[in-house]
Amino acid sequence: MTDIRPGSKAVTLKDLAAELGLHASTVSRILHAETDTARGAAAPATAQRIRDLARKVGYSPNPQAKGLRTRRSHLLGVIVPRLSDLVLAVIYEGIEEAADDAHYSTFVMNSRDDPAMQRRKAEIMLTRRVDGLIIGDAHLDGDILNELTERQVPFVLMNRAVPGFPSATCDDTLGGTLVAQHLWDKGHRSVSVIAGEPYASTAVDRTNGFVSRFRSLGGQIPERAIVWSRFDTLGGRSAADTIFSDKNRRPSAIFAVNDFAAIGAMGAANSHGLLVGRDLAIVGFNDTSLAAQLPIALSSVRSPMMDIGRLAVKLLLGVLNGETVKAVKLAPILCVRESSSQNWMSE
Amino acid sequence: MTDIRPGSKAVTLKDLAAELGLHASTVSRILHAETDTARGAAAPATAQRIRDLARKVGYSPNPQAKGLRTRRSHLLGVIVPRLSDLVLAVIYEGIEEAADDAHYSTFVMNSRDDPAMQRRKAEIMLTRRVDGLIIGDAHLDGDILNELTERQVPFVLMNRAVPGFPSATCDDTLGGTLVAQHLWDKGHRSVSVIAGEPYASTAVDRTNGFVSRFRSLGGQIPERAIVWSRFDTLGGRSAADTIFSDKNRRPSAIFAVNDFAAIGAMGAANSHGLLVGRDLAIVGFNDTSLAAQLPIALSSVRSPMMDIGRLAVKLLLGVLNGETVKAVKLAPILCVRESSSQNWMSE
DNA sequence: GCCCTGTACCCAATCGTTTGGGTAGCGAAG
DNA sequence: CTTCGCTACCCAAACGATTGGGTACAGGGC
Repeated sequence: MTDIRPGSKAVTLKDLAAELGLHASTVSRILHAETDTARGAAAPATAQRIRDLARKVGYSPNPQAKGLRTRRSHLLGVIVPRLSDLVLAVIYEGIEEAADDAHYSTFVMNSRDDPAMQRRKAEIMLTRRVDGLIIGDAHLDGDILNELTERQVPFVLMNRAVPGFPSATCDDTLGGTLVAQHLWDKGHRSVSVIAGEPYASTAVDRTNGFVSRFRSLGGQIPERAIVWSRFDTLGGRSAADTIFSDKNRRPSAIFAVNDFAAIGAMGAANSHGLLVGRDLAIVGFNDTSLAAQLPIALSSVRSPMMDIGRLAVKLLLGVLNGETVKAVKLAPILCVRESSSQNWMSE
Repeated sequence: MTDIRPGSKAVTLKDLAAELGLHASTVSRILHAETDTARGAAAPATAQRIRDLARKVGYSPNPQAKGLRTRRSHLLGVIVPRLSDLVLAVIYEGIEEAADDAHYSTFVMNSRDDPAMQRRKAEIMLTRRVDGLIIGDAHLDGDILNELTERQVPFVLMNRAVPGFPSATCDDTLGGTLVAQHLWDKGHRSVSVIAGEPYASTAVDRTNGFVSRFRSLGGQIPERAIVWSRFDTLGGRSAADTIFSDKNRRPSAIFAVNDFAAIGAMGAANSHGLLVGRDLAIVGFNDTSLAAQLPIALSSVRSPMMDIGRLAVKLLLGVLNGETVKAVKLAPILCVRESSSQNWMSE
């Protein structure tokens, strides 16, 4: 069993060497070179002795010393708007998993989508000497990203994309398209969109995908039917209130670009005496674990969140290896449930 | 502006010293000793020159070198069952904030509440030489905690408590008590509990608090009215199904020890044709941001999640300073909403 | 006996800080 | 003119690992 006590002494290379009557460098080479044949660093018998002892005393190299020497921390920084956003939390699980597999560790920090804080958190991470950043809170204006590029910081975007930068995202445009097709097929001709934050590519792409497919099918979506809002339940509720307050236009369906906004909208519908699934169809996005479990099950576009996380790590490791990586989009799937499964009779 | 490029050269103490015609140690002392009068390490004018240059070039000490020398990483490890549990995500925000204030950085890892993984993740963190651990997935049997204690790893528990170890939690017993009193006052005499995972103190304490108050008010709660389950929506749904399937006993109220379980129970109630708030009262726990926004607003016990996170950091820093710290419980508040606000007419 | 080629190691510098212990120069006290 | 005590610094040894460059010895060929 390992025996590392923070602050106090852990076993070092030198300890091992002394115990074996060898030099630390020899031990290092053997323990280090596993794969590439240990280029004659020691006799096979010696190598075995070294490995046995190392295992026995639970030796694990001091990462600070190693990092100091190799200029690699094996640390990745992850910046998200907020981890209390379930979508990001799940993506992070994928990140953690993939990073772990690659023997990297990850820092996460919340930026609250605030540019000043984004800068500050990125700075802290660089101060910690992370090897690279995974950025989950990119704004479409991309100021910070340009700075980072200029400073040659290796990074990739995750969840949200910005043109010109490597990223791991869901194909949000396609997701929006799927929803438009679905609602159209169900007979809806008057629809509204709760569009999310205009600085996030997720919001913009999902909305665009939806709107352009709906229009290309012959439908009409006036500008005022698109309401920008926050991504959480409160944002969804107030956006829905805005939609319902328009007396001249009563949409039969609402597409919310995020499940939480959709849940908020469901609440608002309820307050306005509308029964979701019968009087009003609602479709969300991300298919978070709640969607299917709600009292009225919510239709939603399933985005492969875990995979996005894993992919982000893979891309970043690519960047760290000097490869040039591009934006990758993973395909979403539409999950139709009670909230939008009924056919709508157009009057 | 700082200028740290991972992998490539950042400005070092020696660089500063060379630029100023001083020795690195002098620069170190000045930059380091800010508070304690820089014990005559340099003339005031020199000190000023040093600080100015350091600021100008954005010097920031290499944490690996520093850690190597001082045997302190200024890193805290945080282990949670899953960050996709909103409760833990919010607590983590508190942790991040407090750690940041104290100039510590935090690692988070998900253990999925699986003992083998808890061990593995703790091991990884120690391998990374964290200064201490904040453990959010403690099981009541406490095996791992004893090991850690024996190995003299500094740690505190968070969210869940285990007798004999320092912890930052909500006063869960009190929370359960509040719910019992509330439901009793509303006239409910037949109640059931969705009790959560039996290895988690949160579940056990909330349930105990509830049951003992309800009984002391004169109510009866048979053992079969207490259903243990997972903490998520699915767990809540199936627990509720179990409760509803008992034909001999139709509770008028359900206390779910977690909001997500409560949401699942709402779904189940719906499926069984029960209107929550009218036919059945439901109360959750934690008052997550969703509770108030649901189509039928959920009554819930508000636990000070952010504060729990902040407190956990404070306690751990205490431990690191050699203080002996104890378990601290923060008071919860009951928030009554639509799901349980009606008076129940007992037949 | 001499040179050559491996094999199996060891040496020492280095990464960037921190920190206990100097020391040079100077003014003042004796 | 010492001696003392400052002030304002410098020196060098760690911390634990990596890595380019030795070196000693053995065995083989001529």
